[in-house]
Amino acid sequence: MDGKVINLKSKMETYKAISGGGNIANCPVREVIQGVSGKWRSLLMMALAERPYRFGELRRLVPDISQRMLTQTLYDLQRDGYVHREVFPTKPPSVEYSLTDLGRSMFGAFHQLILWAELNHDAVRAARADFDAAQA
Amino acid sequence: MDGKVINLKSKMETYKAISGGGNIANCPVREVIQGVSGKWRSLLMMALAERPYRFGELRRLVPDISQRMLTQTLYDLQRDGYVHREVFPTKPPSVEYSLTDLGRSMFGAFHQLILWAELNHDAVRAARADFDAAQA
DNA sequence: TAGTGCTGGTCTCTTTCTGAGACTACCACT
DNA sequence: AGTGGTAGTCTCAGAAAGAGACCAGCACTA
Repeated sequence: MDGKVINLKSKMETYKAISGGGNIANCPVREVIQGVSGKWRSLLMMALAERPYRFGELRRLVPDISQRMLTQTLYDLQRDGYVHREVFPTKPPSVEYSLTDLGRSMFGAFHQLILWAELNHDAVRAARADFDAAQA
Repeated sequence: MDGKVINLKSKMETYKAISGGGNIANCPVREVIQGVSGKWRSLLMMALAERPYRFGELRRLVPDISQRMLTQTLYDLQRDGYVHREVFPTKPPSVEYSLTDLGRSMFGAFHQLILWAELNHDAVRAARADFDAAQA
């Protein structure tokens, strides 16, 4: 067999396979997944899943986020309906961010990934170390 | 009560709460999550979960990825141990990418999020539309 | 009464990352 | 001899992210 060369014919087949199973290039799923995929979005979701936080609290909690990114990421999360923003007219007006029902729902699914990461992060690190060693 | 002002004292408390429940600023979990979080990484994982693919197939399957990003993302996934790269010494050497056991394991957890996205993408889109309308 | 610090931001500048497209080198088929 | 398919690499422009200054208002303190 030199049947290793699978050209042309498989184009539509593979596309269909993906479309049926996981939805790839066109689809809303991709949009949602990428909406969760930001560097800070998952982190803030994790924080807010714990309890509501105020802006400054979040800034201290995630020390290496810039104010600019915190503002923007919270705005994006709010826009996507994951986070609720409430302004309290206290002396210096304070702003509290909390998860919406949609946010909690999404976090439920996301949580699986967090659990996996907790169990397997050393495997990933090991793989990375091996790979880097092999390259050197 | 003007007990809305929670300063200083709560710093360590919040940090501990997060550390216990979800691990935030320091931790390996964050590293792993962000490793999955790239724009293309999840997409390629979805593709490869279906079956192994060759470079050109992936390029056609995900039409809006550039070759540069495809090369690099596959390299990163390989480095993290999610993807196996095998070169076949055919006439023009072809390269096949497939999920490793670690990759399949991770994808199992990630799949939850995909399912959620399939069910709820319209809710997200609705939230976004509402929000944009309210801003205007 | 002026100084300091807290509130939640915005604005600008720099660096880093991403994306598009040209280019390589080899081989098969026409 | 030319065309197209293999898997990439290289370069350059544009977009995104990060660092840090700045703002306005109020409370507490010296």
